[in-house]
Amino acid sequence: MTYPTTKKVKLVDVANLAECSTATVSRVLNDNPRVSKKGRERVLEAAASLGYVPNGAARALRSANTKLVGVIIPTIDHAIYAIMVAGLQERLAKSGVSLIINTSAYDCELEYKQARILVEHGVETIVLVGTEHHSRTMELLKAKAVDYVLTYTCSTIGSGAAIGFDNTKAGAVAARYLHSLGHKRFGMITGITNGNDRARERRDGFLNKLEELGVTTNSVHTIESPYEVNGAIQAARILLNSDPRPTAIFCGSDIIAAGVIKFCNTKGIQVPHDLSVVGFDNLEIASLVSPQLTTLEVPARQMGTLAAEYTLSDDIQRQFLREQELDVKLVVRESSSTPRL
Amino acid sequence: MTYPTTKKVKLVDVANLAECSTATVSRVLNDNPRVSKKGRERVLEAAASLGYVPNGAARALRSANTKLVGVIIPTIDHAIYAIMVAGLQERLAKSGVSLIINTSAYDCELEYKQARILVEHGVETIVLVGTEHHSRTMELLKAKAVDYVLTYTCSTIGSGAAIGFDNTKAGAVAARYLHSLGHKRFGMITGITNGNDRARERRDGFLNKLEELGVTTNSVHTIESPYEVNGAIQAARILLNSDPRPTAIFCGSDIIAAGVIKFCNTKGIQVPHDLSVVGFDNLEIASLVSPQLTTLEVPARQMGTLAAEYTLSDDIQRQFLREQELDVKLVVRESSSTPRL
DNA sequence: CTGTTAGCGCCTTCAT
DNA sequence: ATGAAGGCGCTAACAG
Repeated sequence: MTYPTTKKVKLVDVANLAECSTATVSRVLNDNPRVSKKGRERVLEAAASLGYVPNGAARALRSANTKLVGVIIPTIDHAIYAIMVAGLQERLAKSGVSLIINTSAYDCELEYKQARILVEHGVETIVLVGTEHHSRTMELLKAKAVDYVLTYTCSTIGSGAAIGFDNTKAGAVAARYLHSLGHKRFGMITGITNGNDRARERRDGFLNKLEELGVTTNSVHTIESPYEVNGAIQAARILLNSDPRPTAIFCGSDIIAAGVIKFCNTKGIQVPHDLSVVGFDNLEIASLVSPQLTTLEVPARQMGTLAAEYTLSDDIQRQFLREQELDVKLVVRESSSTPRL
Repeated sequence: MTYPTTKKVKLVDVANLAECSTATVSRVLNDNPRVSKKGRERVLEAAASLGYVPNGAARALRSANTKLVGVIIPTIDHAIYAIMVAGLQERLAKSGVSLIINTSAYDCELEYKQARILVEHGVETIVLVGTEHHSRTMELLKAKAVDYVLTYTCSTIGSGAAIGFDNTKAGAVAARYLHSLGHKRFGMITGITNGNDRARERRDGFLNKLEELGVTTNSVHTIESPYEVNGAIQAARILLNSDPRPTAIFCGSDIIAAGVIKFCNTKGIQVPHDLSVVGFDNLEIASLVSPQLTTLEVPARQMGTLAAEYTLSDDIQRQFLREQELDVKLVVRESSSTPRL
């Protein structure tokens, strides 16, 4: 196969070379079975010899089959989202569907703009993170009849799909675990909860479960920090200088937990002897820091894969894939233990 | 602004409501200045009240202005690529351009297929990683007149742009540094070099510089490992069981270096006292592991941003942006020192 | 400054 | 199993 220097090769050129109509070429290229074997071969050969590449815009304009899916995540920089996108992209690519990726920086307003752009490009489905979105975003998707999938959450909002896990339950798991270890004084460093339903739910799940277990939660020092190490270190400093000092800290992300560990290491605070630390996500760093992090494993890649499968399926199948609650597993490593007496 | 339940709003609907022609609407929406202020306002108002969203496919078909850029990276899972993509995407989004992301899994054949798909979607430019690509990929881009940018490298191949750094030089920097510390016995764990020119150049730059400094490089034990912790741990085991054992190891990535550190920590090998370790990339983990990693900082985000600016610029500007060699900086932390006597 | 009009390349009925 | 032909929604000449 060689590419001719002639500027543009189009369907009709292939048809001419294969001595058939454009309709036949189109059928062959779209795997329509109503074409004779010989015709099919001639078309394929002609297309290859001309180096024909279909024009996606023309197809999209004509048939609403854009082979395009969109995703909007808060940021690509955070591995937890990158991994989901990786799962999504890989599964989609296997079926010849491409992924347009946009970021919202945790800003609902910006998310709306990105959603609009995705709609402009004619994406067939949009993958979103979390349950909370601008009402305009939802109205837009409804008006333009673009289906969507919510990830990292399992609560749907009427239409659309939700493929993820229960953040509230996950927070409760952390609470139950640390309480069962015998801790009495707890602290928590959440992500920024403004506009982030997942962070809020993790916190509330943690606090409510503690309450249920008999802990007075207004004594539980809770601090917000962006998902980055330096912020976490500052939060750790505040938390560990408070009196009485907590013996266990639950972090809304492994990044934050890694920051806490780093702070403790520099200050000579022994983890887990002096302080138990539980993270969230089970990122690669969880087993790279010392001591290794006890954390809650989020099925990030799986959410991406399943979201892809949802977008790939037809309307009937979608009914059965609309709500999928995945497990969040507690992974116990070295950063947690019974409290020092 | 409310979205009507009527199925599809198009340009002509906006024109009707604004009582003008479709041409005027098109001009307003494309910021063509040859429209009266009053007309512009009426159009904008009409568009908003109808909840009009342009059809990208139609525009693309008609004008070759697709507002789409494509990127093909080996994998999204590796932070070094995720960060570049983040820089690329963020800069592009500011100019209303969307990004289609595809992965090649370090496979040139797959990369070609992904490139074809990007061309189908009508991307204006393609961002690639490294210098080495399948000849078919390059022919395709040439035949379809799609410009491209090579990243993580600064050697162009005739046409296209190259925005990155010199991997050979970077390898040499590591060699010079470790040699200057007084090390005599070196080891290296590279990434998989097959189909990865960057990994190869780093290795060759390291070895050649050592040779230049008087080290017999066939005594330098070199092992390949995928960019993941477990592979690195195995490689570390082999390297550190060899006799004579190296006193310094240069790793092709921080992920690998982190694996080496982890192995040493479990085996009681003191870093840097017993072994100096130098990484590559300066990822977040570099300062999270203990001891913190000495490493070479790769300008990943900057490459993304600059690649975006290249794709955003016109043909004339592009001439000046075609070749940009960025600096790779040695970041000395705790994992390297003079060898034990 | 504004309107009219001719396609962009393809898919998809509708015939045959 | 195949062909003919209309038109998807928009933009860029061109004309006024």
